[in-house]
Amino acid sequence: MTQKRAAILQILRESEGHLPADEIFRRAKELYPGIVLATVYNTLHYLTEEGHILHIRTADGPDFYDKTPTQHEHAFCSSCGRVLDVDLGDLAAEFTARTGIQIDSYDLVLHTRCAQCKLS
Amino acid sequence: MTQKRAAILQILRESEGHLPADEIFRRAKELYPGIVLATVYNTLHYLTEEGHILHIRTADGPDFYDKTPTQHEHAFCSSCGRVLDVDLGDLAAEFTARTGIQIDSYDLVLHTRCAQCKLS
DNA sequence: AAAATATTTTAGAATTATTCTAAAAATTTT
DNA sequence: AAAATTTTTAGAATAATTCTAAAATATTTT
Repeated sequence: MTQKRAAILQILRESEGHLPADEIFRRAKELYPGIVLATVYNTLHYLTEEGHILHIRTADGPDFYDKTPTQHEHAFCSSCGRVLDVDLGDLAAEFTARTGIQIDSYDLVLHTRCAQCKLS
Repeated sequence: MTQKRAAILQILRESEGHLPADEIFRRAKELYPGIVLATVYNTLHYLTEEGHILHIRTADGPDFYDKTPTQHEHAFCSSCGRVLDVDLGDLAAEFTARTGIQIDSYDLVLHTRCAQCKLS
């Protein structure tokens, strides 16, 4: 793994956990001012491929990248945009049973109003 | 509802059920050769707003529009791209119970291998 | 270590789907 | 029919990502 790739992985690991490509790019430029967005995307693909991170596609906003590479779901706060990790296990078997068709995998994004936003 | 809007609704209703904007546009041009893509988008927003159709956003491909305006899920065939309607009911309460956080809504897209593709 | 080969990074254009803006056309209301 | 409102057009703008080809860097072979 090259220096730049390791640095990008490090940025994600030191983050809150979920970052979109443009924010990773912003942070990477602090270390490598000449770095280019294509390198960030290329690296994120590589890190996903290698299983170091998770690539999460969202239906509206941009994709984001998750430092936790094991299966889990995400709940977006509709007020502040914060992303929470939640564990629902693997629901494929359950969906298969309930629908009667073979569900191999699925994309699930949850919407919530996070604890902090509920206070205000 | 204007002629063009009614025609676009009709196109969807006479379709297999799920169409992306560009395909709707292609079909609309058969009736209104001068029609413009912006009109199609504008109309699809209007029809969604009015509850005549459903607007489905997907994480990778383009959005598509569904002639059935009541809540249901979609299973994409990973081989042929076909979209199947499936009914899982409303899972929000169940997700809330299982995760311990208030889930207000969710986006769920299923991946399957459809009956036809399984044959080959 | 030099040469050859492979990989990574850069620079910037291209792509895709969608939205936006302002003017023109059509429709509805007065 | 004139005025007001809504819809449609035309085309530019946007946003996120991918693509391409060259340059730079790293690795392997000689």
